[in-house]
Amino acid sequence: MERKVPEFGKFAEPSLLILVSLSDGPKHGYAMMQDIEAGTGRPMGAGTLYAALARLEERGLVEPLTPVDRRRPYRLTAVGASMLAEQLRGLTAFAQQGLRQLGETRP
Amino acid sequence: MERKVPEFGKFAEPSLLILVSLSDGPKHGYAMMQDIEAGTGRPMGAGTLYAALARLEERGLVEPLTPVDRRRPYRLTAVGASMLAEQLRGLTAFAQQGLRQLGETRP
DNA sequence: GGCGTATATATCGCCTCACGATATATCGAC
DNA sequence: GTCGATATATCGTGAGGCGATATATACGCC
Repeated sequence: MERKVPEFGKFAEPSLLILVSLSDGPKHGYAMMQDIEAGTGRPMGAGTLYAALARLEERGLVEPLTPVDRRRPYRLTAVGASMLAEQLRGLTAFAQQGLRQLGETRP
Repeated sequence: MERKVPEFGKFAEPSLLILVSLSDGPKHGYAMMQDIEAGTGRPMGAGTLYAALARLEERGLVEPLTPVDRRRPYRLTAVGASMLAEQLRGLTAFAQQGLRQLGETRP
């Protein structure tokens, strides 16, 4: 049995995972799930994904393309892409600062 | 009144911000608040901080030191430090991947 | 001496959102 | 025909983010 304790084991929020998955090119929901699970080792539940996707669309960071068969693909908007880039740059700087500080206090 | 849309404008969760703040050396709550606000430009409310701090202590990632005056300082545990390092490495790789993919699709 | 501000911790309540579970439908393979 | 993979949608529970508020002390500074 897996632990039910909300573990401190995820480095990013669902929305960010989705946006990065889409930075690869347009994808539909199921493909994002596979992509994210492959990238992080942790599966993202359908509920989490579609809810987050709806919020991102509502906020204008992603937009739907015309459905093909049952697939409903999404892509980043220009706003979403620049927002994402900004976040990722901030995130990188933040992580580097943390690693540097850890290294200094634990040589 | 501003519409209070929970904006997509934070790159990291409170727990991670706290741990990175502590990677600098031991601090008490109020100092972390200042540190985090200085580092991210966004203030972290007292409620957010002390609740997250309690959770981190409960999970053995931080531990309290002996209080001086009214100050209740905390420091990273060994577990917390290695956990943090791992998270930050994953985070960096993740962010780099995102930025690379963004660059490829938008040359 | 009194007043305002900074320091410092604690707690409450609302509401967003993470997440597993569940439902439904289609398609290909066997 | 049925089994597993594909694909989307929704619900319920509960964690936790966050602002607001309370309390207390210390420090200017007029």
